[in-house]
Amino acid sequence: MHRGTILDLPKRHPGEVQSPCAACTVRDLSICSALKPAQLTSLTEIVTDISISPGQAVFFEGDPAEHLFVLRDGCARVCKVLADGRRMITGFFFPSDIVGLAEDVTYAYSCEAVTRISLCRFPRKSLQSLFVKFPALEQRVLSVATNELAAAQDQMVLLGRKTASEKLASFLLLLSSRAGRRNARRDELFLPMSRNDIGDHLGLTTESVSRCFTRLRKQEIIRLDAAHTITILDRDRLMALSGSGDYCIEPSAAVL
Amino acid sequence: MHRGTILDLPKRHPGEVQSPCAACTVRDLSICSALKPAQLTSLTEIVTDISISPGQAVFFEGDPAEHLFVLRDGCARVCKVLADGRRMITGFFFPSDIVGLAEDVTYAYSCEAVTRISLCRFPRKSLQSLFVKFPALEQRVLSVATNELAAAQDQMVLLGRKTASEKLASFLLLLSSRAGRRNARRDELFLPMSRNDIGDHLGLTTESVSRCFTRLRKQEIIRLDAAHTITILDRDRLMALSGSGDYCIEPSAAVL
DNA sequence: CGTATACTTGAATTGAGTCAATAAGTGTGG
DNA sequence: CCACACTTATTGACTCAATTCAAGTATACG
Repeated sequence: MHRGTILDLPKRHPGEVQSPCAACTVRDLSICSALKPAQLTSLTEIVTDISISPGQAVFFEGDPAEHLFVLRDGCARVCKVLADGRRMITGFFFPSDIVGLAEDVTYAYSCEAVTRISLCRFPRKSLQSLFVKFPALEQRVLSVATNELAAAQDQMVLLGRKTASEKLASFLLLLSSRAGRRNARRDELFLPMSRNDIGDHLGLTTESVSRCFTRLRKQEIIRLDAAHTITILDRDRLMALSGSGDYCIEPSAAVL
Repeated sequence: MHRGTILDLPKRHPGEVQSPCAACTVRDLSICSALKPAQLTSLTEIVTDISISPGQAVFFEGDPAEHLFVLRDGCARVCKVLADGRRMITGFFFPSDIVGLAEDVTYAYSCEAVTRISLCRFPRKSLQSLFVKFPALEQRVLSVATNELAAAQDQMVLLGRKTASEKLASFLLLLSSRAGRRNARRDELFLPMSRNDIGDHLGLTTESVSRCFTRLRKQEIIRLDAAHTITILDRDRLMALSGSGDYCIEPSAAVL
């Protein structure tokens, strides 16, 4: 696996008044939304455009954690690997997601492109300076971190307490909801990652993932249009299968 | 399970110049460390002392998320429960740890006392105001959130890719390191939580946890002094068993 | 000091993993 | 455009680690 190359893709025009961020497709969804249009130039000054092809790494576990990234296009995976090669994908990232949050001096995980991706790269030090100028920006980052934490806890429930079928059902529903939040098509899902990736994310083997897909297909809950495109035919039954109602009203809570 | 009662334990002396926080045992470890001694009164003004007895809840999943807590003494667990009762403990908390980070209007998990605990309760809104006055405080909270995120990712690796024995070994080592960071005794560990709690944290059953303890004991890697007190006899072998070296240097990374 | 709870241990079961073979894509170059 | 090689996905047969079920034992507590 090779490190991705840096391309200064959309050339900036020095005299330009409007920041290119103003036209960004994820402008309203990511941390950038914390800044007013007039303030965006502060971001433009410290950003570098990056483009990385499928399979290549944005950074490796152990690399100095010097940057924060905003994914603009494509899909990325974040992985941790044990000494003997067992791999865990702690999350998939889609446009507007932030990658690289770390308190340590090094990244505790690697980040790799699933599809071709383009990202905005911000030096952490420069961002830190902007936090002083624009407290709203830091608040936004804190909010993102907190949301990630909540998602991580859901994933722990999934990994520790759900069956293989429930895991896959939950995963599909999560992707569907995330797709809906971005743009469209909650029911026709594009799954850019391999079965192996899905397995490494759900704590399963490739074979188990495949078998669960087949089971869902035979139950006519989903349709496999292609290996990487599925249609959710019966969302209600998929939700019932997901073991969720993740948060449930505890009976004892109602008594009080 | 009942909600804990609020006790105004260590009575404040109104005329007192020094904040009681100055004498706090976790003063240097928690978010409070972001403030200078002279600034501590700002915290004192918004804090409430809480004490909760074993088994009682600090708050429930679904409760309005109005407070942030700093655990001063004892041990607490954070749980999520599925509709059919399956439970996952996403984390155990010890003195100086922060509980209640949430972006949502409600808590996404409940928090319960394992032992008798005492905590500082801060209204989130009031804290938010302090963030404006003391940016270092917000930075500290962001730093805590980021650390929690890293810990959550480690836990995902554990849940998704480690065997029962590796899970228990990792858990014991983590507790040991956390105990060391606080005060003392890295090798004589006090485990306040039940085997069932440990199981619900590691994605195992009570029986499996018990069997793994027995196995470690028979291998003379640990000694079971009492059900809740163990001694680590051979840290090296415990580490080898933990499957860790959690981050490993990827061979491919070295090539570059 | 007795009773409820928590912990340990053993035997039987099973859900997911492993191993192995086939099928379906994907891409490359002739 | 097709043939070949290669990767990825599916399916089946078998295995095994962890669960479930079932005692039994220790521990804590009123």
